[in-house]
Amino acid sequence: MVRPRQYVREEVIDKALNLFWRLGYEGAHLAALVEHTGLNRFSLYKEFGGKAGLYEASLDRFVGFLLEQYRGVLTRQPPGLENIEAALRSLEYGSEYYGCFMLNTLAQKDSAPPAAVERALAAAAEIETLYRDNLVGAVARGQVDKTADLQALGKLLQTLDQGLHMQGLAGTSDAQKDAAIAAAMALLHHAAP
Amino acid sequence: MVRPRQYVREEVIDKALNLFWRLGYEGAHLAALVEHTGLNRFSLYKEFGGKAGLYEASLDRFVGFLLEQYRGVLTRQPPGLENIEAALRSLEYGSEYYGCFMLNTLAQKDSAPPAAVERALAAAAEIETLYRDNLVGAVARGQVDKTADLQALGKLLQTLDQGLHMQGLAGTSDAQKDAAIAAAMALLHHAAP
DNA sequence: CCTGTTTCAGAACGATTGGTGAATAACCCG
DNA sequence: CGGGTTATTCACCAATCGTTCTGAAACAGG
Repeated sequence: MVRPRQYVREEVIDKALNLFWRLGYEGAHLAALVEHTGLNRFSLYKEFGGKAGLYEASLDRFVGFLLEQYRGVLTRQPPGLENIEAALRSLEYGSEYYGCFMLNTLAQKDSAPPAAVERALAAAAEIETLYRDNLVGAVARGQVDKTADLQALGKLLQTLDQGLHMQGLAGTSDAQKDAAIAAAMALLHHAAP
Repeated sequence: MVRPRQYVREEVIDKALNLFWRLGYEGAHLAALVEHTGLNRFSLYKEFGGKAGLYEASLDRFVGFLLEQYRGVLTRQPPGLENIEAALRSLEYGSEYYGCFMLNTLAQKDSAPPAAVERALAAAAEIETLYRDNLVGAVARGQVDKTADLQALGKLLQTLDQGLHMQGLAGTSDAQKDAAIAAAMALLHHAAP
């Protein structure tokens, strides 16, 4: 009884995400979004409410994948340094890298939709928790000294994590990032009791 | 014999830098730049050639201060871990923080002026070198093991450095960053031979 | 084959963008 | 106290922004 839509919501979000990722919120003009997603302007507004809504949907999708990936690695049993190292290594992508979309959103916190910024912050907080959980496990298994400040070490790991994303933006090769991660893990192992 | 200009070039750049810093390249509209700097549109074009030129001048000014600060800390004699820790701690700013303007530029590499992006990359490379020089000194003084991969450790320090800037964007308090830095330095000291 | 409902394609909207010109005002030197 | 030069003011430009509207197209049920 009605004309069927010619688009799949998730596919549209994927393509929009790709454009927002590369160009940022303001850089991704509506005309480019329309062309790149294949979705016409009218349907875009009906489906997402506007540019900001489409950005939020894109971030949600990215954050969903991101947290899924982090959880997949950082909830392996038993928790410990192995998981942490695996998580840091999983951050590496190809040569064409536009940074972590979540962090990019934070870097544009004055132009990106406020709702998106909030969700990015929430995701960052969860990732930090995941890292710390594995530190707790590392202590339990004797991989890290009992007297260590896990709050501080967790922040350190997240800082390293986020720094690796920036390294990607700066064009650092995966091999160099690998070496930096290896150095960090070596230090952590040396700190064992 | 001529009408004297009513503005001071450096002051204008400072104010433009402040706006670009908060709003990004595209977010800082020309009207806002004109209002915030006090410089009229026409003179802005005559002096800087346009919005892109003003952005490059802003970045140059920022990078100048930034490198001056890094050099000031990281070229103290003797080179070693003390300088490195001091440099990491010097990254902290107040609560209202918009990230490192150099890194923000990299995060907008597809919308910011290409010349600015290049200069940001060059500055990042120099900072990494400064860190590594102190690692060399640390090895010479026996603070770090001779067999350590200084290339990798240097990358690690820069990664930490850049991650701290992102932590600032994410609203992490100075105290938490302090703790993370302390944890990192403790690890480095434990790695001593 | 209509009819009702929804999507689609594209034009058009007012507002705002970065950039420019033409006229006015300010100054120093002679 | 003008004259010549430069900065400033202010209006304007074409282009583009995000958003909205209009009319045609595509289906399912009667």
